[in-house]
Amino acid sequence: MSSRKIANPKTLHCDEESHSKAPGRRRCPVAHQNILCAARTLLEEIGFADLTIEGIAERAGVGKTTIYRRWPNKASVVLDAFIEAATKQLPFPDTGSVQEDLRLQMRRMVKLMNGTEGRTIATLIGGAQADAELAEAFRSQWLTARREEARQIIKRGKGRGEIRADIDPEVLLDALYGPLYFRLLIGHAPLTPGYADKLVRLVMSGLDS
Amino acid sequence: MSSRKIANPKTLHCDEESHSKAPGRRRCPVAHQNILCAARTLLEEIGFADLTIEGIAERAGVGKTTIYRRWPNKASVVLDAFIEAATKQLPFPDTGSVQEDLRLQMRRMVKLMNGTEGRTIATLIGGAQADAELAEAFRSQWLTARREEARQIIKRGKGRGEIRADIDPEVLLDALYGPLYFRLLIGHAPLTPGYADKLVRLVMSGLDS
DNA sequence: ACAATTACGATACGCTACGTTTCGTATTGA
DNA sequence: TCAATACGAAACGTAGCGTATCGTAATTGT
Repeated sequence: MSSRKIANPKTLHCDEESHSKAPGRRRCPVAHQNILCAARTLLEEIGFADLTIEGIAERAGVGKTTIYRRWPNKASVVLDAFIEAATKQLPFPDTGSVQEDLRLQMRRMVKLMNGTEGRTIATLIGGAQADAELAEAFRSQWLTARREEARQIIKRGKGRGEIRADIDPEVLLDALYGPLYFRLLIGHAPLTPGYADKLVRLVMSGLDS
Repeated sequence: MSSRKIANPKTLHCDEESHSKAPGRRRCPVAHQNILCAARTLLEEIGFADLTIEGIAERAGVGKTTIYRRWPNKASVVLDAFIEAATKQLPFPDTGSVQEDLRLQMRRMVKLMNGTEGRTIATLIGGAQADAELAEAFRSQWLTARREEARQIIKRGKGRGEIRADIDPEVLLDALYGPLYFRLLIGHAPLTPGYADKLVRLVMSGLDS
């Protein structure tokens, strides 16, 4: 019975049950990487919708049983592949100005969203609308980490008096990043660096004093 | 050959090819309503993910061929059902204050999003990530109409000097409504009326003078 | 060395829903 | 009356899902 429990903080969705003391053949780490790599490649080539477990297995040169042994479904594989690739691309700056810190970080986010990762983010959020487990995994692995860093920026700004102390950081973060995800998901208008700039200026224009 | 052209402004996705001069049996309008009604009901009961065309057909008491004759896919049926049900629920107020107008309208949107329509909106946007045609239909039928009204509110506010003339209305609308969709789709925090209030206050606190 | 245990790839399986096609029947305009 | 069109019912081929089985390979403990 392969429990689908969410326990391991490293890869929440990948069943990682290799206790080193147990006998028997170990899971092949090369296969692991091949699967994630194949998932990333296929994601760029054909998109999430047309992506199949069987396709990933073929590209990775493994049996699809091997994939099902480790991940419960397609979305979890893709999420693992995405997290591994994208997490490092968003370092948080510390220029001494909240507005500048946020502006720079949002520009990086815009750039990420306009790349291949953008479509992946969008399809993951899309898939999460029909998969509560994926939604939770996306939040805990992608969103909250990012938000925690941004919260620090805001805290620094409050310490410097750049932001009034009574501003709710959660609402502020939503006002800043929500519109980015909004355009990414709806596509009613382009996601440009200038958009990020305007957004920061607009939202933060009345938060001091 | 049943063309999937998007032409009719009333129901973009429903093939409406009954020319009154043509001979032959006409499409049954009762079936049309039954299908949309069944889609709405099932959507509330089991959600978009588990919704099937066959299920809608059974509930509506029609053959599934009848549905395929009129709509190209599941998402289009659901979109039609949703638009018909939700459009009337969002009248725009005119209190004489931009901020108050927007606050009231956003509260209505929050209420809508917290109801069954909220899950429908979310799943439609989710489905749109894998279906460009649905995305375009959602934008043109749902979003742009709503935004056009909101644009009028902002325009009135500018005329009264409540909002600086150089504010980009598109960015402002994104900053206000983007966060609502953000929480709806990600679910990282609750969508409350108070959230709408805070959002309006935060975003609009520096837009006058 | 050897047994027990586990992962591997390959293959076959049952299942579900898709979207299409066919068919006999009902309705409509000319 | 006749041609054209929509109807519900049924059957179809396709695709991918997730599972199970099988013989083989790797690993640990004895």
